[in-house]
Amino acid sequence: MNSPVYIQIHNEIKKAIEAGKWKVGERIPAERELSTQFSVSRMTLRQAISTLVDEGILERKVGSGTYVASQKVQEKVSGVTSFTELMEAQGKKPSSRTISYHTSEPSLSEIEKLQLNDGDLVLRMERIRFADSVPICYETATIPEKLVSDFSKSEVTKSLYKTLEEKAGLVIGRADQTVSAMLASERVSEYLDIKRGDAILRLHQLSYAQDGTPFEYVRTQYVGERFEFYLNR
Amino acid sequence: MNSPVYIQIHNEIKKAIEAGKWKVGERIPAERELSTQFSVSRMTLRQAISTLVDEGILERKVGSGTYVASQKVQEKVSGVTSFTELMEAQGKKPSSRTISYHTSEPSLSEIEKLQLNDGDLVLRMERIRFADSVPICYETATIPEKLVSDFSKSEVTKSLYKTLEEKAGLVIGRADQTVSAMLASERVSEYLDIKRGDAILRLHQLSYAQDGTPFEYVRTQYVGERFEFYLNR
DNA sequence: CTTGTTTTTTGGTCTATACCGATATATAAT
DNA sequence: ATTATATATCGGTATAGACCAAAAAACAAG
Repeated sequence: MNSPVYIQIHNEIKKAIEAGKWKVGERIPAERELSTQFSVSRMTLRQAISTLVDEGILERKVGSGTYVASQKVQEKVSGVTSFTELMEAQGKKPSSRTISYHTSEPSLSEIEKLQLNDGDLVLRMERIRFADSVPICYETATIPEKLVSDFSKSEVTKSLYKTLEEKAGLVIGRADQTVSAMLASERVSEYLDIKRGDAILRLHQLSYAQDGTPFEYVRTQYVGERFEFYLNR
Repeated sequence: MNSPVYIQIHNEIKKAIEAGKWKVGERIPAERELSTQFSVSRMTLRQAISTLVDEGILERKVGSGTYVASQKVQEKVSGVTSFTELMEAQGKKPSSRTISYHTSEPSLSEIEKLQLNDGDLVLRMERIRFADSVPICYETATIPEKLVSDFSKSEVTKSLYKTLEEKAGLVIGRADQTVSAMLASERVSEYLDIKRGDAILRLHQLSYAQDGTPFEYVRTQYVGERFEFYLNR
């Protein structure tokens, strides 16, 4: 039960937000102020904030402050591996919670996979998908920013594929997928309500447009106990 | 080039790995050592390592060190490929060790999957498959006994598909596959030279003949660290 | 009031140090 | 030789300070 301090602070701040201490879009106290309130160093406080930012509960703005992120609910229908279809086939109600949604610089692997040029930015989204309110997977999706710069957030989170097709004329082609097994990390295990070291089924998916341009890179971690892939060939 | 230092170090380490400075599975120098080599604090060095871990290029093990993540053997599921062909395509030497091979009464799930009649017997085989002498998976295959009663043991174990096609005129049709993640049991972990509780990628495959008759039920447990599926859609 | 400049606040990065628990290795005991 | 124990190594967490650049706020000039 001896969670690290930054996890404890993470939980306290999260509860405070859920209790309405700060409303959506509102600024929370500065890191230096919170660190004295919680009697920890700023770096430790930052670690707590970072996890909340990763979860999409908070958003940072340099020089301005840290804000309570706007809430979101969406369902993505991926024509390639449709979580929704899989869940409905089993009589489950699919839902999801977006944890983070922000533009940032791509990592090297993202540059490589998405064939980005120097200076290109990406939109990175993290979310948790549920079946009947039970967490099934933790998913990180990366899209080149230039592709979605004209779209609203809900257009991206709720039906990216439809939006891309209708507004950008992008026709979805093939997808490369790799499936592997791993053990749950501390962070992901808390998202998915499992134990650290539990079995995780990992899916990496790189989707291409019909012209061969990669446009979406998704990394998903499924709870081994709660999910299986069904493949036909 | 005004990138933060930890990004620069990230790039240097990544290039060094790609250049072969450390091989796959090898331990890279400790954080404290690298931090002095790069003349930065350990925290900064940790930030660089963290990004590489996030990208799946490195793996951390507390008390042990940081390792170059193993590049995994990939299976292409786009066609019905045998393990042998698969390994050869990747320049690995495939081999296998049969653990058991005998006829017996089917289990309930085997009766169901293979649509067996009362009194039907099955041939059950257990084996370990290797790539370059490294154990990759533990596999249990079940085949209706009547299908293979005319074949020799080597005909079944070495190239079942080929034998079935040539000698029984059975044309292979589709296959249903279920992929999931689990943890290694004590018994399987010894076969595969891993630890109990390590990640296992489990594949259940039910193969059908072109006329729709199921003829093979295979349950495979792949070592998560050494194997991944590659799906092309 | 509007516009341009300076100051302050804020998150982002970085240092140097410290202690903990998990792991590996060397050592001692049997 | 085998087994138990101590020691060293390693990543994980935490502290207290520091400087930077972006943004906001305060201020000055028109």
